[in-house]
Amino acid sequence: MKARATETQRKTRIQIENEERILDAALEEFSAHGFRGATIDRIAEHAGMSKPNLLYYFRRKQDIYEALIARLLDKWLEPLQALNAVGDPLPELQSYIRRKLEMARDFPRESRLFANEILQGAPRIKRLLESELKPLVDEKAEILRGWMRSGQINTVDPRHLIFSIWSTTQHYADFDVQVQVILGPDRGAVGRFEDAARYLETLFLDGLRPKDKAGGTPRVRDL
Amino acid sequence: MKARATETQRKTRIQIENEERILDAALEEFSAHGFRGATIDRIAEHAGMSKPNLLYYFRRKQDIYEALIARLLDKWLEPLQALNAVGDPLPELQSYIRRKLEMARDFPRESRLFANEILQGAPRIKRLLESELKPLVDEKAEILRGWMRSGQINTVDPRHLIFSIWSTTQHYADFDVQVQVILGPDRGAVGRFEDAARYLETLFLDGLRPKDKAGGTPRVRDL
DNA sequence: CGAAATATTGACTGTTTGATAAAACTCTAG
DNA sequence: CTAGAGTTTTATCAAACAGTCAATATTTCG
Repeated sequence: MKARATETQRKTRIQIENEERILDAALEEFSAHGFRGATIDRIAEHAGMSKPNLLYYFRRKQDIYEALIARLLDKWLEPLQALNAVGDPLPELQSYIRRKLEMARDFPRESRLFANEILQGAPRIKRLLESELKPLVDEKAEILRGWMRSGQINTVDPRHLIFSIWSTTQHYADFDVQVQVILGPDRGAVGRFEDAARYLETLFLDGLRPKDKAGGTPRVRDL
Repeated sequence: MKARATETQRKTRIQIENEERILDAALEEFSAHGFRGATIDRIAEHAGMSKPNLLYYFRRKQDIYEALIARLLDKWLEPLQALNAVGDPLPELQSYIRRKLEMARDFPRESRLFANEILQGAPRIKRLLESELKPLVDEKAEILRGWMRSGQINTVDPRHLIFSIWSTTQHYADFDVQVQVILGPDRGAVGRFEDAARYLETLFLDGLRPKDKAGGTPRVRDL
């Protein structure tokens, strides 16, 4: 019988192995070229099998893509899921930023996969964004609002706050080439991420305006 | 005689018009699908001319792409170019952020074009990044360092500071679909950008940690 | 006007791409 | 060890694709 993902049937050893290899190869290709730019041939080659063989496991290109997205979305939203109303706000936020940055460091392909998709208008996952992402963000935004009401963090639009955490952290995965060009080869990936973490901590906690230390530094004249 | 971009020859009226239409159509396609995902057929259709006719003006797909990049890069770097050592640091930075945000609002296709290219490893413009972007960033980072030394802004890695301005502002162009899903249709594009501007001002100036106002709000217990 | 320069088109080429069919091969459970 | 399920390959297809060419149409300008 044919291998069909829709029917709930236990999978063969070979099936499990091959789907794994295909999805990994697909991640490589889709994250590097986007849906339309990636080709089945290349994915098959990368997975070390013939194209018809690959299509035996996933009947259409889009099926591979969707399987990949489904498999990665939860993992991708995990850090936000973990944002906890119980903890102290600032450490909790710091922790969220650090996790997101670690994700960008450890799973750049996943980051680029989503970036490509959203960038190109999310035609294939828009519904998923509405049904999964939106409610999650709404829920966590409410937590942030609570912290703001009690004065534990500054009052801002919590959704824009979330956007800024996403964008600043994912930037290091999505625009890695550019980051490398500008920072140069010094230090290497690990050092770069330490620097980024240190910077983002300062930015999100204190911003750029110096706290009024008594004297010493020239002041901008007021009014 | 054939129309050749390499020879310095004055262009015909028709030539100017058509190249214009082609580049605009190309921006639409390349920004939405990336280099590999875009097709000449579609660009031609969008430009309202036949494919051979389009190829009469640009011999290869890559030529269109390169012409587009060349034409847009300066405009794209303009806000950073304008960052001035003479002005007061905080207003100067605020102004830079505002300009970048306006670019994201007014030229989202341009933003996505670059985002797509960088995201996919910048194979076609890496040299340009090294020769144009890198020196500019180095120069402006030096200005920022000066402001830090004199205590006018907090001391952070200036290059990461620039990254965070790029990422937070361009996010509104590059990930617009996602932003819309989360913010909902309320307010509309204009309102969203006002909200974003207000939020980013707070973030970059003051961060999230509340200034110690005397009393009133519950304090996180120290140590 | 009329000839040269410029612009446009339809028909075409070779290649890549997503996808299918059927035959051949391999594994595994009884 | 063998029958049938599961896997892989060879061969193939039609559509999409980048790019060419020669013929035709249009514009420009003396």
